[in-house]
Amino acid sequence: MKTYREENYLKAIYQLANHDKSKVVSATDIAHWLEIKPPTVLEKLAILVKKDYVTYNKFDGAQLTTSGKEIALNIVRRHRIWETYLYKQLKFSWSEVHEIAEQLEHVNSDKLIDRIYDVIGKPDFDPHGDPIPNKQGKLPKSDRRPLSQSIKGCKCVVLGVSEHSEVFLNYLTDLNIGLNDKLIVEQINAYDDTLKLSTKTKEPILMSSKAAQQILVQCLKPNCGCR
Amino acid sequence: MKTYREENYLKAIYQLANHDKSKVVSATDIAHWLEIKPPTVLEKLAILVKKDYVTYNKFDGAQLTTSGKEIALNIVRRHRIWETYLYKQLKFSWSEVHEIAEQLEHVNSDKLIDRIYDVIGKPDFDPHGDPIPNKQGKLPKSDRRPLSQSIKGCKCVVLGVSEHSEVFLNYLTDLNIGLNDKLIVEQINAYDDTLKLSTKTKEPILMSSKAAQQILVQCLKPNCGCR
DNA sequence: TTTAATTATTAGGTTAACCTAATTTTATTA
DNA sequence: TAATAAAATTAGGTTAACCTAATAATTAAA
Repeated sequence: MKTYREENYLKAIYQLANHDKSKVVSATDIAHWLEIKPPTVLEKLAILVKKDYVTYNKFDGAQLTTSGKEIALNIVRRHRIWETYLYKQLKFSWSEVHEIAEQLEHVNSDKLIDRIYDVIGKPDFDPHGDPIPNKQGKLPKSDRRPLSQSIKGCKCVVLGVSEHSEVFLNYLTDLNIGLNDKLIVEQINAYDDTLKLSTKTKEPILMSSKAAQQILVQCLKPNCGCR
Repeated sequence: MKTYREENYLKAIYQLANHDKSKVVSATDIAHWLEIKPPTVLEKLAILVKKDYVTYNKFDGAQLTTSGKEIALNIVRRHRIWETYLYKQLKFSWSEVHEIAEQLEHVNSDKLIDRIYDVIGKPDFDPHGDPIPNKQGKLPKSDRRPLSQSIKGCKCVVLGVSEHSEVFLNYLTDLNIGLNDKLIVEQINAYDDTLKLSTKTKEPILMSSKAAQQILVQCLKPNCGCR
């Protein structure tokens, strides 16, 4: 029996672990993420450990087991399918879809998800470039990496973003950078890694390293030398 | 704050009250309906009374207040819109639709319901002939009434059913009676009210009064004399 | 390396939603 | 109408999910 609460814990652990792979996922991190207090999380973690969905100790933090990861990826799958559906079929704006998908992802009907997935054309990625896990929980392969890893001269295409905040997305809109746009890295400032990019706009644009870390791109030439 | 549990209580009271208008809705009736025990219902009714969604006493049972009815009708609206959507757009069979709609009806987004309602073409009735309340909770007008109220010679059209059980729907399928079919009441047995009906099939068919009570029809001639 | 600050954990409490068993009230029937 | 059956209610208990406050453990700083 997996309740929507358990689904949310497993999803949170998955997301936190993927957000920063070097950092352990502490009970406190989960508590912040879910906007509840650490003791509540500890209590629930004990249950999830007993159910063999996670392992936990204070040094390695919470880690998903195989079956825990399976559930988490299934929720991520549902979430991204619903987001895509809301955006593409029902014409919701990208900023509206997340909150509704948070609810829809817990509707328990595999057949419903299958039908919705059919309707949107069985894509491998959602409209923001995030991969949609398949039914077995496998993520589609892609060579997406942060724009910040580019070397000078790199030609690449924007496949997604790893930050979804309103302010960041508006910033990209202002710069006139969108999904599938091509970028050329003209220069990299040696002091602070600011990038000078040529894009479809006339003028080259300057972008901070901080922003470039959140933009996911793929090189247009194989073995182009980027990290 | 209305949780899905409160929504389900209010919907249950609405449905029980409408199922048999002469009968009061007792706490025990609600308990049966929701598959929980009477003391649990009593406890929750006290809360719903305090919130002014219901009135309750053992003689009149539970009755929805104006604001309680508003919530209940909104859930009924969502439920019927989702059922129609699943059936018409996503090609689910009628027997599959109910269970999924029970979950979807609690997704809290008016905009989502609006969009879905647009997609199905803003109908007044769902595919089984049940009326879809509007946003203000008003039910579309119709002259639907049980077939059992027909007088001899009545010509009418099938608009829906008030029982949705598998066995009853299969029975209708066997008789070859479907939505929008025309019926003529040829004879009414004076002893047990069995109906002899002519339909699109060659042979006239016999139908028990019990079954006729569950079929909703509308007379094809105004003031035809039926009750 | 001791102290101070931070972080993790335990202890103990609350509320909502459920339950069973006991009691009271109402309805039925002999 | 008194006895019995049925239904409604109350009493009291459990579990899950939350909390705050206290304590223990770890990390950082003096």
